[in-house]
Amino acid sequence: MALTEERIVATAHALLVDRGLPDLTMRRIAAELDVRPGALYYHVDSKQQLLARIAARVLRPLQAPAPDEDPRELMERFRRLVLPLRDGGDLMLVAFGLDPRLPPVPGLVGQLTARGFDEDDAERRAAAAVRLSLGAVAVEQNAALLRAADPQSADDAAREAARRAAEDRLHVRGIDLLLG
Amino acid sequence: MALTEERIVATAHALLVDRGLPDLTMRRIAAELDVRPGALYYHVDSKQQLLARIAARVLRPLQAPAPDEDPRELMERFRRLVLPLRDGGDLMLVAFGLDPRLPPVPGLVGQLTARGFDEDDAERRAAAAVRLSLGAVAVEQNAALLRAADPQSADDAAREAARRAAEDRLHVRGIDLLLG
DNA sequence: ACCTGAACACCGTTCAAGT
DNA sequence: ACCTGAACACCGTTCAAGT
Repeated sequence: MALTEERIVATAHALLVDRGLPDLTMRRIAAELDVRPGALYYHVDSKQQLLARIAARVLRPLQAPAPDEDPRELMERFRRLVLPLRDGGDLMLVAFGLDPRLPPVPGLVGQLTARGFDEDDAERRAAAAVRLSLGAVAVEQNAALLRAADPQSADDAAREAARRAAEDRLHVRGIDLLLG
Repeated sequence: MALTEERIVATAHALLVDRGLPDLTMRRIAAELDVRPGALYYHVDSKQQLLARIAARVLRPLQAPAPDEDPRELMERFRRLVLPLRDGGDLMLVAFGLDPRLPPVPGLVGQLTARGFDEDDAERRAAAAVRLSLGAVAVEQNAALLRAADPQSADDAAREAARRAAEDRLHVRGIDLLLG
């Protein structure tokens, strides 16, 4: 099968989902596609650009939000989309650095102005909400990765569940204050 | 001079300040200290651990906040401490993953309970505020790095200043909603 | 105790040469 | 036009051997 940018992005996305960002190397992606590493550079400019493409792919489900969806639920969906990607937070930080108006930002601003916030404040609140979610996800994922690397953290399921629940409440509360 | 952990951390910190995180390699740190790379591992366990030590060092000025300082000003100081370190946001995300009660969190919770928030809410607001600042700084820094790498971004100082000002307002507004 | 020398198992990226 | 082969200039980490 011919190599295309679409195939490269799809393969990289799959690799991210089940191996994580540290294992997402150009060489590994090439191996998965049965080509030599150099071949990738005929279709993508750089690894950075490839990461941005993957991020956009991850956020595709948020591109057309239900027009009457509560903004707070939209942010929760955003968080739940990124959280399972072991290092999705870091990936999204790169992506939002490249393009600050990725989903769910435009939809969010629309919802907030519809709810009576003036344009400037709606944009600031939306941007702050996305940054809170990104920060929260990145902290949570980094903590999880470090615990996974550390042997003495016995897989204490109860402690783990409590931590996750605390992180949930913190996010809900923060989003509530920003968008409520 | 004998190699010590303190000397390694100080040298790495200086290197971070004027070369940035991508250039902060164990080999470069070793070269700066005139030793072979392997020597570092006699004093530090891993690069991860070294990064955490540097983060703690960066946040030292926030360890004992003025007891009557406005929490919003404390967060602004936090942001201004991390922002000039080209990739300080990424570094802090790692550090807070390791230890969620790094400064300014404990001071912040104290200020908020003193202002009448109940303990649980104060903790959630403080954690959310730190995550917002971390997310905001990381997005801003990633954007700056990508513009620096990209040639066609002429050094348009006016545009740059406007972006920075917008990022400032967004942060102030978000922190105000979370801690106000 | 502290460090060197040297290796192991990797990276992203480039580019002449092949088809 | 598209890909290979091979290199360039790097990484973090380990560990026997030296002092």
